[in-house]
Amino acid sequence: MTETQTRKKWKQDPEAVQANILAAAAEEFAEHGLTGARVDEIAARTRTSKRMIYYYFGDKESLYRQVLEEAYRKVRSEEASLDLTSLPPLDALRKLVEFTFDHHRANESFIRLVMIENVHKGKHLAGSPLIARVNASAIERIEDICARGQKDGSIRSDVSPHELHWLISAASFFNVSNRFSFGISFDKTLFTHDGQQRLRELTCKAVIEAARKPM
Amino acid sequence: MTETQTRKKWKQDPEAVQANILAAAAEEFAEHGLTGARVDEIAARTRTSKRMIYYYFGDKESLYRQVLEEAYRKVRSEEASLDLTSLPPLDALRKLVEFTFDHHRANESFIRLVMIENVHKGKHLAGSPLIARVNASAIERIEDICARGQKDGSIRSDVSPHELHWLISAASFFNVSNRFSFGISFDKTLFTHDGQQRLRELTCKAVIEAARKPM
DNA sequence: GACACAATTAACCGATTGGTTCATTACAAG
DNA sequence: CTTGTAATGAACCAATCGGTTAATTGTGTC
Repeated sequence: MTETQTRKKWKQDPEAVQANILAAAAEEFAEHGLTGARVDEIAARTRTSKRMIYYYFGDKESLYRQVLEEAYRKVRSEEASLDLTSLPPLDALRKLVEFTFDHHRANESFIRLVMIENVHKGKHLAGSPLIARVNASAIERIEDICARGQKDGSIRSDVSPHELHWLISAASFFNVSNRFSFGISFDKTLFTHDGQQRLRELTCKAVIEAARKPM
Repeated sequence: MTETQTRKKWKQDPEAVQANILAAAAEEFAEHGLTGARVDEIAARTRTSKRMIYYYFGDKESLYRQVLEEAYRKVRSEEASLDLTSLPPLDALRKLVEFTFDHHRANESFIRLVMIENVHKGKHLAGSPLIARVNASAIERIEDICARGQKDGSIRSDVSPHELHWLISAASFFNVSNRFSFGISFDKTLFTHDGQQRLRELTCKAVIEAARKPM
């Protein structure tokens, strides 16, 4: 009899309870921020009680920390499914930009958690050993593209993978994070389906042109 | 005797008190967000009392609204001092990008207020008639560059001023807003003096290449 | 100087909220 | 069946916090 099967027979299932709390907390924190989130509300979203939150997570801030880590872990592991090694460098780069742009749009609550954490100046991310590790793969992916492109002459030799990643992230992140203020202040049509297609294409071209070696 | 001189002699000076409250509130809201900000703390930063805050501004949320409006008003009016009309279109565009990049870096607390407002999904910006008006000049500036560039053939005819503005804003905003999480997750050196110079130049090139008409 | 009203102060309050106490139940081991 | 321990529920609490009450002072007007 496997561990899992054993667990299934238990009425008590601590791991499921913790996962349930984490999911409920992620929703509440993403929606209202660290200070705006209410522990009672998190408890209400849960199949268990407020007491259990403190039993397993200690206090609100520790819970928030774990929610953040879990969000990063989940998002980066989704990204890892993208395989670009078989494509020519510039095609791989385009595919990476398109993927990143779409992926950010599809994960608004992750974006919101990162926004919130930046309002807190990264205080809760700072001490986490998990974060650097989990983000490393994103850099490796673009480093690989750059290395291959510099080898075959399609990408400029002075381009930096970190800078390129910064540009891709900036466009993809801002597109989601600031769409409210930007839409209100300037142009709502940029956030319709058509507008988003155009911004996606604009981002692709801007990134590719920044990387491409002129002939 | 001028109005101002008259006021100087008064012991009571309602306008100064309101401005003082607004300034204190801006600091506190930018630092801690809408829910994180404490009215008592705003009062403490003030030369007056908590009662006065409610006397002049009604409640916390109305105060926040006015702080936001005031921040937009101030930042956009600073930007208005930039005159680009005498430069060739692509030179004007470069100068605009450089200015925007630097200006965002120099106004972190405005960036923070906008981040916070986006966490709140733009709810407090939405109803404000001032916002659209005050932001119009930013678009007009880049529309002028595009129009001139399309006329003299230096800028592509299918480029959209709104999209270009989006790209400039994305890079310049993200550079400040996400520097904590990005620095921790990826590369702190991008946020040193040298790193920022490189990102500024990268942004310039990316924007200009997106706009330039190929020869 | 009396009056009307705007500006200001100090003390207060009820609701919310993060966190706790304590008693009870579920479970594996001997 | 007993016993030690992990998991859980219900009620509770002290502190915080947005907002208020009520009484006081300053200022221009007649």
